[in-house]
Amino acid sequence: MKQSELFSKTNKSTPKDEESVNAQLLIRGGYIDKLLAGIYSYLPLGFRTCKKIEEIIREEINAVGGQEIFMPSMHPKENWEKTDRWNNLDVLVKIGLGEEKNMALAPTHEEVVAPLAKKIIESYKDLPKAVYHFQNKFRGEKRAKSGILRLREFIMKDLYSFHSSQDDLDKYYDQVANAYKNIFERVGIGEKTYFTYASGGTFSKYSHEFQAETEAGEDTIYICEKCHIAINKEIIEDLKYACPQCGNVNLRETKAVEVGNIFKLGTKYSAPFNLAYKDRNGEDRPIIMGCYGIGPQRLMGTIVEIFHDEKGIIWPEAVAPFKVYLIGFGKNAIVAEELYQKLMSEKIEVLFDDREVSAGEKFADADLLGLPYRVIISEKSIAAGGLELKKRNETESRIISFDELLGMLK
RNA sequence: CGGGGCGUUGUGUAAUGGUAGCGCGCUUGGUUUGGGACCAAGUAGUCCGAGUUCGAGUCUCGGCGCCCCGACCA
Repeated sequence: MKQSELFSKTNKSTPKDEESVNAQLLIRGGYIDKLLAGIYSYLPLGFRTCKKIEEIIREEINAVGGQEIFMPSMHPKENWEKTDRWNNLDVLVKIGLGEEKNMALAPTHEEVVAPLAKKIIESYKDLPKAVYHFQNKFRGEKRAKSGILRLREFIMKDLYSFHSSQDDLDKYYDQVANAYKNIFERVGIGEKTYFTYASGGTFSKYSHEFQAETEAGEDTIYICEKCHIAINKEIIEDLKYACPQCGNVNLRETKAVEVGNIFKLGTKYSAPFNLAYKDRNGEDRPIIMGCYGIGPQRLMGTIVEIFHDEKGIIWPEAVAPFKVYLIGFGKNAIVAEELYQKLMSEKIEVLFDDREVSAGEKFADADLLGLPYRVIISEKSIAAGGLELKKRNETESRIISFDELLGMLK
């Protein structure tokens, strides 16, 4: 992609109506654009990063047997009345085709997936099953905040699993927890992300969430460094002040963002929809459910919060919108163009800064956008025998050949 | 939903109640090209609606929107 053709522009000044680092850098870099509080457009750079994150999630969920589907965002009122959430979920956004508000914009999808499963799952032979989708979720948050960390409209990957027994759910739950660990590892925040004990279990005592440590987080957690797990402050009274796994009382308090949650729903949503299966004796038994969510956009914002410096974003390679930021200096416009074409033909994701702007501006934007590899071709680099390479997370540059570069990127 | 701050070209800002100005961006021409370079000429704005006033960006009332703190957060 050529910078001059990108559907976005960088901005030198910080937007006055954003205080959070993720929003400031993502907006300045042209990754996102704010429409309303908590509602953003994703421009090519931001969209590509989201897609990278989604693909990693997709691979890991597929690996634990999740089947991808797609469910609607406009839901009938009746379904939400059945679960008693039409009047009790204050973030529910109600709409209607006419005067009457007889539909909901989905904040989550239990009310659709449960009746859907009822049409498909009839026998113990049909179990277990797990389906997931990526879909826009709408929540009328009273206070959207922290850039893209707390949104009103956002994409969520929601996985729903269906089981014949609590034991089967427990096993699958652990598998998904492991898949989540892989996901956070792969997007680059594994070290900073803690499996966390939290409140809200309807079937079990606790639910679990994955919390990524950053000052920008709105949750307070207590970390056990030995076990690399944490306890959410909200349940510290129940668990006392100790690691539930090793009993360690030497915990570290910190701020964190909830980047994922896994939840044993039990029969909370199968019951209102009479979601049941026939066991071997032909008797009806309730289906046991689990649900598991990750918001790719919140994850993207969290990554920016964790990986940035005063000049801009520092993307982990796996989620960067492009791998290489290519700059040509001096009278090397044609040579740079050739290099760009060569990299493209090698299927390297490269953003070529072909704009007729000063060197300083190109450097500043390279730092702001935060692509992992900055490659410069210039008289200086050619005289030194090749290309100048600087990684975004390093301070020193070095001269390498085209083949060496290719070796690093492939 | 309570409290606080705020709303001026695309963006960042300035303007005792008295001609809305500046930087960046953008357009045109020219000079430049290793850390946001320079010259010249252009471009575009007071959130919406009432009111006070000879006169409102500025004062009053109402609405809408944004940020922050708190409450809330399946």
